[in-house]
Amino acid sequence: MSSSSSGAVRGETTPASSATRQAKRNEVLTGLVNWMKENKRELPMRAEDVTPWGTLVGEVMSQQTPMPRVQPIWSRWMQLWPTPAALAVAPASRVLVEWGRLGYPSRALRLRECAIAISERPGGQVPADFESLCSLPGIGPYTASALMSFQFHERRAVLDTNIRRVIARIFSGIERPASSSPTRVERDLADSLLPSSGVECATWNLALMEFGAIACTSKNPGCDTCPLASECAWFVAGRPMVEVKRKSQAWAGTDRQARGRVVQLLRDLHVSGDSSVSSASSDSPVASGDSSATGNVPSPIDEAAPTVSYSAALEVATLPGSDPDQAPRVIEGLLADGLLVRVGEDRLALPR
DNA sequence: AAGCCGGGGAC
DNA sequence: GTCCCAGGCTT
Repeated sequence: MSSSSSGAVRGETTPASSATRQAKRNEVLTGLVNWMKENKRELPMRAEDVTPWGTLVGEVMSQQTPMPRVQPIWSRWMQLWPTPAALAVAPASRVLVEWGRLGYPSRALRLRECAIAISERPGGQVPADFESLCSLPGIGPYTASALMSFQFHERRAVLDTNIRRVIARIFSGIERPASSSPTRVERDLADSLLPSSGVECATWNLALMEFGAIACTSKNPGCDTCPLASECAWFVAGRPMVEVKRKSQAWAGTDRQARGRVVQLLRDLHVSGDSSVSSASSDSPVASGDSSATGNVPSPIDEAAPTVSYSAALEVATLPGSDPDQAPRVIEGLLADGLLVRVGEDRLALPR
């Protein structure tokens, strides 16, 4: 029943309009594929031989993070932890260090939990069904659908921020979706636009996503040179803009910034104790790494994991002009989230 | 449904 | 300065 037939039952989707929409879809798909030949980015993440695990890691890293920043970190991770089993036995501290400055470090911990969960499955492979994927830590509807389409070639719509915007413009005639998460109406429309085969759907999804990321961008879409302008309902309608009351997402002085500073401090301590640097003594008076002698130890994360005093963490978490409660609140939040652990009486470290 | 969670680059 | 980004989790 999934294949094109019905839909006439529900008033709006008559066979005629459905056929018209499919025809337009075909025009758009042709245009996008043509556009891709010239404009598609060559990303290691998209290579033919990338495993489901590699795609999973890349998609999680890409959540709220531009691809150019993801690529080098992803490549490094694939060298270090090419399988779920490899990541599953890695120390959380090491995972956080290798996450670097990608942002939202909780994603790194969830990815590790995800690797553990996959390793505990029979066979230890990345599950190839949508529901099982959604049950994994850090894997939501978007990431699960991306895996099902790009890796397993299931006939499934992928609704990320780029695809939602491109569909909204071309097929709905609006500048951008109104809601922050996909609505039922959006999913139904996206489903109705899917090509007939799973492989074609993967091409369709990737083309929409890439087009939205490069050409049909949120702020300055290149309508002047857009090969789909004549097909775009939004362009034809004169590009009506929607009023979006954006909640100012301030950065300076926020808990986020304070959290980031604390985690960065711990990351830096791990890195400086990594190999050559030994970090003398002058630059970080708060460190008590106890890196002993062991000059060339290849595994810096042993019993001597770097720690900081609670007061030093408080100091780093104290931002100019912030209220006095912020720093302790931030530290407690990091502990609650598992990004920090208590060590001994009055010291903090990255989780083991 | 709304709030929270990093960080950097484009503008 | 603001806005954006291959979202997900918690309440």
